Amino acid sequence: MQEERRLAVLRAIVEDYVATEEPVGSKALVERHGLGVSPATVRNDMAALEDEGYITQPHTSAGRVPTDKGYRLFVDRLTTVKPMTSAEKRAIASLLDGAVDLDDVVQRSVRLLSQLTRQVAIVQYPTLSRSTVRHIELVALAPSRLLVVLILSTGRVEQRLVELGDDLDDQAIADLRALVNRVATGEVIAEANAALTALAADPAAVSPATQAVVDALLDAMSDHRSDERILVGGAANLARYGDSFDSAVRPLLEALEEHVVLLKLIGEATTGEPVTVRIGHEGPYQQLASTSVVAAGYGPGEEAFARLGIVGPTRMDYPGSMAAVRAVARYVSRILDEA
Amino acid sequence: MQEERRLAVLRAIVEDYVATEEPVGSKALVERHGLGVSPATVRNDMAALEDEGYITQPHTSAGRVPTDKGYRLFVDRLTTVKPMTSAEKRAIASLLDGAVDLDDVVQRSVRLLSQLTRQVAIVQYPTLSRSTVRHIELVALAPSRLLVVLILSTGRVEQRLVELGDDLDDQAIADLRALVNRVATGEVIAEANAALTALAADPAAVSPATQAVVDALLDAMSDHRSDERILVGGAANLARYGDSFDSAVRPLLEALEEHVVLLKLIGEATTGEPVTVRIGHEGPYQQLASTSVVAAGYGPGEEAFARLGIVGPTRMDYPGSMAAVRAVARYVSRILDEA
DNA sequence: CTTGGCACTCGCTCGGTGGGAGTGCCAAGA
DNA sequence: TCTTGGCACTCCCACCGAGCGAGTGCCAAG
Repeated sequence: MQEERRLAVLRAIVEDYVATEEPVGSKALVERHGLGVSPATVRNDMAALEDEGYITQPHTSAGRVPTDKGYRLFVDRLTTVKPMTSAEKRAIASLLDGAVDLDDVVQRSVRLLSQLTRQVAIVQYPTLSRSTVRHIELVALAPSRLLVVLILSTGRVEQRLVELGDDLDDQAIADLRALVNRVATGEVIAEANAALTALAADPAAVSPATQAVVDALLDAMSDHRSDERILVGGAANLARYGDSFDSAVRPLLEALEEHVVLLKLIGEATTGEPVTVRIGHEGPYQQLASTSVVAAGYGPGEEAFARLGIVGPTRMDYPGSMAAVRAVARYVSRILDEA
Repeated sequence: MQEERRLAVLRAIVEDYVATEEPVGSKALVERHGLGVSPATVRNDMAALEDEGYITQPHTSAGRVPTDKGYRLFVDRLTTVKPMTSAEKRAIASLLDGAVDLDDVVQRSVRLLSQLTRQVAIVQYPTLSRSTVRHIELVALAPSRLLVVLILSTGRVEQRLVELGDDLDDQAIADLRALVNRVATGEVIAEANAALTALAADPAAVSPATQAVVDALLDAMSDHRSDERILVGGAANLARYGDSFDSAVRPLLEALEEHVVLLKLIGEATTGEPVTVRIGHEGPYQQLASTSVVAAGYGPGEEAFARLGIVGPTRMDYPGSMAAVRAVARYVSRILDEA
């Protein structure tokens, strides 16, 4: 069946091109992969694949290079996510198990991802919006100065310093603590937000101190910075790009500073699949047309609280990257489950 | 006086080379700067400067380029840190004043520095070692699960999750909280550390719960991660390097991941001067021989709790960078003073 | 000590050239 | 109908040599 062989040829082209970074010709193909046919036959297949838009040649009489469409077919139909080796699994587990808090989990995940894939890694902090309030703590630092600590179910901790208009004694602080916890603890952020807003709006209950504390809490909760917080790592891997500096490295380097852009890149709605892949021009950014994104959601339980992934050249090792992203997402989810 | 003119020539060479990124010749020099002498005279001066090792030519019959020694002289004797414009001052103040907590201050500082200097910026988090314990809070998340929150005088907050062997009621938690606060609050980290260690070593006072909490606190305090925590930003500016990719960008990109290396770069002992400059090979890293570092200490009061700075090519705008680093360090210090 | 003149050096650009990898096409064979 | 060997063709790339020009060092005169 020629159709099958054509796909095999495409797969071989992708694999060779990813490995060598050079356009691959018909002769080299049959030598390196045991295709069992002659170069001429492969050339015919290549011509067909080119007609269909899966491969292209940089210039006449050079080897073939996969197009974005070719990579897409490769990812969708020609490859399965290869499972991690048990050694890799152990490495992931041991590194992530050593994390002491949420910040640490995120930091370690970034390092892990970038090392496993040798690409730039991006990990989004769990978003506030779907988490619940676990506890609110008020700490008196001075008679009229309070530290408000907001502890969320994801393990995230936000703090705000509050200057009170007047002094509060310990009892008053305890009452205030009990009040805000009664109202907010256990609620999803949105509801806690609403409840606190209502509380502050009630003229009867509002002392200036309460007002100040509630304001700080609302600020900590609604903080839109939070939804944009991500950690990026592995930029050193960009140094390996070698050629294609202008087309790939430069725009990516610029994008790395724009966290909003990165969020958009990794943060597309998960369509049920565990790992999403966006190849080259499929993304919304013209300048990142020669980069691909492999991302996955993670979070405790069923819901994905946040996303993580890697960004690299379209010419990347998709099976390996997808496996690494999926594995790290799983382990991180498990850790958040336990916490 | 020839000596003075020679220095003026060196200054002009540095300025032109920084601006144009190309070796500068005698003719172009007299044209762009009103030196009032002929190119031939300048050539004589250049020959002398080259003999003394301040400049060099990439190849025979090309213009001159400053050596590290030349930059050093330029920085030490030929330039003064030019003050920021009032517009820049306002920009710094308004950006930093909006910060909500310590993390935010550090993040904004990095962004500010990288934007002002158009270089890679590095800000070290205030080290634990010189700060004091402001308060320790214990939050019961579940009957046998405690969140230990350590609040330091620098505004830094460390948290640890503790699994207790057995359940504690509210009174027991309050007692424990009072105990650890009595021992540690107000102390410098090192002393709090010692006191807590002594506490846990006393067989009489040690319940398993106390042991667990103290362990968590010791972990949070002694955490050597803390001393290494830094934030890096402005990597996009590396894209502007244009040429000298291999010699400058690649090693720097790799170093950016090695936070220990970066710390060592910006973290040399402040020798009394407000801003320290390390040029090219003066640093300990062979591979960063074509990069320079401009750094300064910051912190509340007199002592410098931590350092911040920028890293860029030896061919950089030293006066501007030094001014920006100094200004940001001052503003951050002031903010920490107020907090 | 400065300056104009002058010969010299040498990196850089540009056009030309040969080699070679790779292709497309075709005709013959399965 | 598909596969295969042969063959002419395309065109990138590395190499080469010449000419240009910016810049220099040196020298003799002011």
